[in-house]
Amino acid sequence: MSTLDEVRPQADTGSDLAGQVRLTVVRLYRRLRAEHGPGALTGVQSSALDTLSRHGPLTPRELAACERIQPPTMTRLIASLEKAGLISRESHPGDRRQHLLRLTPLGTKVFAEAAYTTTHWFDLRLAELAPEERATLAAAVEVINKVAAG
Amino acid sequence: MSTLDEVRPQADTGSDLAGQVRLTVVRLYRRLRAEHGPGALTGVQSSALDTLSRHGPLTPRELAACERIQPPTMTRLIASLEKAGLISRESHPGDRRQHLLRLTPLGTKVFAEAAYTTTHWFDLRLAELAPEERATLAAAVEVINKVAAG
DNA sequence: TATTGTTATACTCTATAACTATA
DNA sequence: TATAGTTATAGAGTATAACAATA
Repeated sequence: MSTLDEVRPQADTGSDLAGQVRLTVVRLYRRLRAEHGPGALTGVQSSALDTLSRHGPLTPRELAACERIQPPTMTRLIASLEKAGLISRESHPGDRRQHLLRLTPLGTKVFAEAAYTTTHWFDLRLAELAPEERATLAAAVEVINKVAAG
Repeated sequence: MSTLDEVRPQADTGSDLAGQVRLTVVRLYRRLRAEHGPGALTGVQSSALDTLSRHGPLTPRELAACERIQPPTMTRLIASLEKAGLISRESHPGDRRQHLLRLTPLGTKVFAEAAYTTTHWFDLRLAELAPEERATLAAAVEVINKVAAG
């Protein structure tokens, strides 16, 4: 193809792999967004519900820290989830500045239904893969989660 | 073919895997954006340059189709790359409505430099991984690219 | 009339800075 | 003062609809 041979010296440090993974993530993210059905949870909403589901009730600031977004961004995300009836706010015992966010029964139910937390197109595609390919993806998810946790 | 046996039983329904992959992609995308250094190419810009690099000169419409974005979105992306001097437009032979987009020498050079096409944080993290873990990511990239091509 | 590319407009997700209520 | 959360504002990145130039 082109003059990419010049980059080779750094290939074994992970540079080339990092670029490839980034391209793949950018493109898949775009695709998942485009294929996102009306009424389904967005990826960002699913992520917040997943975190609440794993950690139990959190304050907005704690949830923002878990999700690695800033408090003002969390304010808006909370508003969308609250409006949809998926989470509720309780007053914080002992500090009236804070709230506790909690999944509602509806939020728990919706979150548990794959149709709302995945994208139909993607689900179908993954179902067509060979078992070894799905295992590769499952293993990669663990590796990336480890990387992103640091 | 790495570490298949380490994968825990429940990667097998497909639905759950799709949800897990989506969460991972959403979170990593967000992180890559947040860690994106000033002066570096954004993921979206890198993706367009990568496609031009692989396919050679394309019209805006063709590039938009490759990138799976709409023409108006491509117009804006082209403007940013042209302003940065990374691509140029030529008149299309035989159809004055169209243009041909091509990497400039600067675009080729910048694109080939890992510092501009990856994110330092991510590059460092991947370099810390075990070789088998990097192999898992490389294999997953291929699987996802196959999925996204369909 | 059909197609290419652009402009106008709007929505989502993100950020920083400034404000408010409470501690 | 200091902290939790919100509001104001802005900037990517995306879309659809309507337009101008060309075929």
